[in-house]
Parts: sequence; structure tokens; C-alpha cells
Amino acid sequence: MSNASSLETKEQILDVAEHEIAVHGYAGTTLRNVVSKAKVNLAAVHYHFGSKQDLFRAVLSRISQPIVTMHLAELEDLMNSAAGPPSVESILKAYIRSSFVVVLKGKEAHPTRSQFVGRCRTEPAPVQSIAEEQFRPSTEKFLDALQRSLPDQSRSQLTWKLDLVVTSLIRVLGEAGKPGALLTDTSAEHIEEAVSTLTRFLLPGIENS
Amino acid sequence: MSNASSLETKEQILDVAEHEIAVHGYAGTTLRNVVSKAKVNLAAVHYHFGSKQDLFRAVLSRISQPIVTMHLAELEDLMNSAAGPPSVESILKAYIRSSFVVVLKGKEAHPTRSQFVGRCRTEPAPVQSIAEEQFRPSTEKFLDALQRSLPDQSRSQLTWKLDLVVTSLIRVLGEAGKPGALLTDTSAEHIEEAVSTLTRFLLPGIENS
DNA sequence: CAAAAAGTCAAACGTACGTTTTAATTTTCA
DNA sequence: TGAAAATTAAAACGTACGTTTGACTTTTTG
Repeated sequence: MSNASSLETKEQILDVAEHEIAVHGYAGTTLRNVVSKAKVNLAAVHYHFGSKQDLFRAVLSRISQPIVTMHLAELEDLMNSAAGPPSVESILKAYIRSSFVVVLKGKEAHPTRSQFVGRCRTEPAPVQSIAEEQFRPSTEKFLDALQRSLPDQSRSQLTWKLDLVVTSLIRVLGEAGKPGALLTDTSAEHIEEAVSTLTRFLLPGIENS
Repeated sequence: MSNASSLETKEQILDVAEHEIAVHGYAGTTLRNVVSKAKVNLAAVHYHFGSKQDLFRAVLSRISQPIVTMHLAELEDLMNSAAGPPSVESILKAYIRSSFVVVLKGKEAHPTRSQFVGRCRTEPAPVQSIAEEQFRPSTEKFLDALQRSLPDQSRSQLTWKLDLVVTSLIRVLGEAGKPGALLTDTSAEHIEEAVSTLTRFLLPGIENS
């Protein structure tokens, strides 16, 4: 069975790999660099994960699962809270807020996590499709919700609009802390303010035409 | 001196390198793969460009220089065409249109070029800053223009807003042709329509608050 | 408390990388 | 045309990669 020290090893590898892939990309990340910073043996990666690609999947799952779970729960709440379709603003805000909250939740990892997700969307074919797959359930549900509240807009119209919403929020999260960024601080008040600001920035474009 | 065949060699290397870096990223691109597809000798890369990083700079310059030149010219036109500051819509539309036109101009290369630029913005430190540097003159000028037309908004506000504009237009260009994308066709009419649509999507968020 | 299972470790596997070297070939131009 | 410059070519340089192996150590458990 597994013991505490093996769990520590696995988590240290995951932590360092997440950071390294976020900073250097998948191809730019070497296992030797990962195990060096994680202070574990090189063979531990293959013992615990099997291969570099499987390690990537494990890192991605650890990030995406809480996000998707949070998204679906928030959407469920929204659907049950009122009769009739919720407003576009409430859908958009729920999507943005839950993304921000779950990504920024961890004390330390936030720039790493959002850069990791952002990087996945521009990585070469195998990596990018693995990521898209993992997030698809939540984007599909939100697309459905938007479609119900905006029946006059075509599906493909809402598709590229939601895609730009995701693109924008990932950018904001990834740029957090840099000069001129929308998100300068990760305190609860600043997060909520950034959520409102980004919602206000994107909402009219989604509702119009 | 240089002759026709050496120019061909250089351009073939640039063409293939642009494509390979766009698809596989800088770290994921190998010179052996580049010279193989370009049908030139491995040593030709170092003879003509010096190193892998210098090759990257050359590829980036070939892409960024026409874009920046076009941007500055369009902005110049805009400033001279009317008395008083131009409308935010005209500034935004000029920026988006000129980006679309110059990137989509070449018959073949458009998915490659926009993916290349998009990738540069999320690449690790040396690569990303080289790209930011190359595009800074045009973004600075557009930021100044927006500031003049929106004096009530702070500089940092306009900074993240323009950053999201750039982020969005790169995403639209990079996703061109995929199902559900905003840009499905690269005919002149579709380009102009996409420019208008994206402008309409982003304009209210930039003007408000 | 041993036997078995789980985990760690150092070393080596073959492969591929960016770069350099040296020589052969082609192009330029007095 | 023939020496000089520019370009191409093949081979090797040292390094680093992902992965595998086999022995060693720790933990689990009947």
C-alpha cells in the first residue's frame, strides 16, 4: 500500500512539475529539472506516474477537476435559485467568479496554476486536446445556459464569445500581479472587484447582436 | 556577396521555422526538424543566423515589422483625418482591422503567423520579452491614442483593456477556420465582417467605466 | 518477527539535441 | 579565366534527454 512518504514524493513531483510546465512549457520541462527541484530520485517519476506525458495528465487533472466541479456546482445553484432562465450577467459572473476563486484559493500556487492552464490552450496537439477534453463538461454546460438566456444568438456565435471569455479570464489570471494588470492583489475584496470589472467589460459584448 | 540560392535557403529556413515554432513552440522545435523540412543542411542555420535563438529573432522580426509598421501608419492616418481626438471605435477598429489584414494577407501562412504570435505571448522569459519588445512601439502609441479619447480612465485601466483586446484578436486569428470560430473564411468580406463583429464585442467594455 | 510488498537509489541505456569543424562546392568579379 | 569569397555538405563534438534496470532500503502485514 501507499505510505505517507510516497504520497509526499508524488505531491512534490506534482507541485514542481506544475510550476515547471507553467513556466517552461511541456517540451521545455525536463524530468531531471523536476526531480532536482523536488529533491526526489529520477526514477520516482516513472515509478509513480509511468511517463512524462502521464505526469502531465496527472498535473492537469489535479488542476482541472476542482475547477470543473466548482463550475458545475455554481451553475446548478444558478439554475435552482430562480424560476426562468438566469440573467446573462449572473451566468457570466458565476463563471468568472468561480474560476477566480478556485484558481486563487491555494496560498502559493496561483500564478503557476493559471499560467499552466493558459499554456495548455496553446500547446501542441496531444497536450492541448487533453486539456480541452478535461474542461469540456463545464464549457458545454455554460454554453447551454447562455443559449437558454440568449435564444436569438446562434450557437457558433455563443461559442466564440464564450471562448473569448475563457481566453480573457485566463489572461487576467496569468497576468495577475504584473504592472498594469487587472488583478493586482489576491485578497478577497480585490478578487471580487476584479470579477465585477471583468464581467462588466465582457457582458455587453456577449448580450449585444 | 549574397546570391539567389542563399536567399532561397534563408527564406526556406525562416518559413519552416515559423511554422514549426508556431506548432511546437520554441523549446519543442528542433533545428534538425527544421532543416529536414526545409531541405537544407543543418549547418546552414548557424551559417545564416548564428544560433537557434537568433533564428527565432529573425522569424519574429519578419512577422512583427509589417504589423508594427501597418499599425503606426493606420494610427497616423487616424490622427490626421479629423480635428480633435478620433473616436474610440475608430481607434479600436483601425487596430483590429490592420492586424487582421496584415496577418491574413499572405496566401498560405495565416494560421501559422497568428499562432506564432499567440505562442510568443506565453513562452518562457527570453522569448516572451523579445516579442513584447518588438510590438511595444505600436501598443504604446495605441495606448496613447486611447488615453486621449478616454481621459477619464486611468492608464492601468486602459493597459489591461488593450491587453485583452490584443489577447482576443490573437485568439480569433489563431482559431480561424476551426468550427465555432469567429473567422471562418479569409475572403475580404468575411474579414471585414469579423473586424466589425470583434469591434462591436469589445468596444462597450472599453468605453464604459 | 520475518516474508512480502512498496518505495528509493545510482548507474547506465540509446537517442537526439545545438553547435563546431573541416573540407568540398558554387558563385562572384577583377 | 582564375583567385577569392560565399555557400553547402558531412561528420563529429560534448551534453542532455526520457526511460530502464537491478540492487538496496523502508514499510506493511500475516
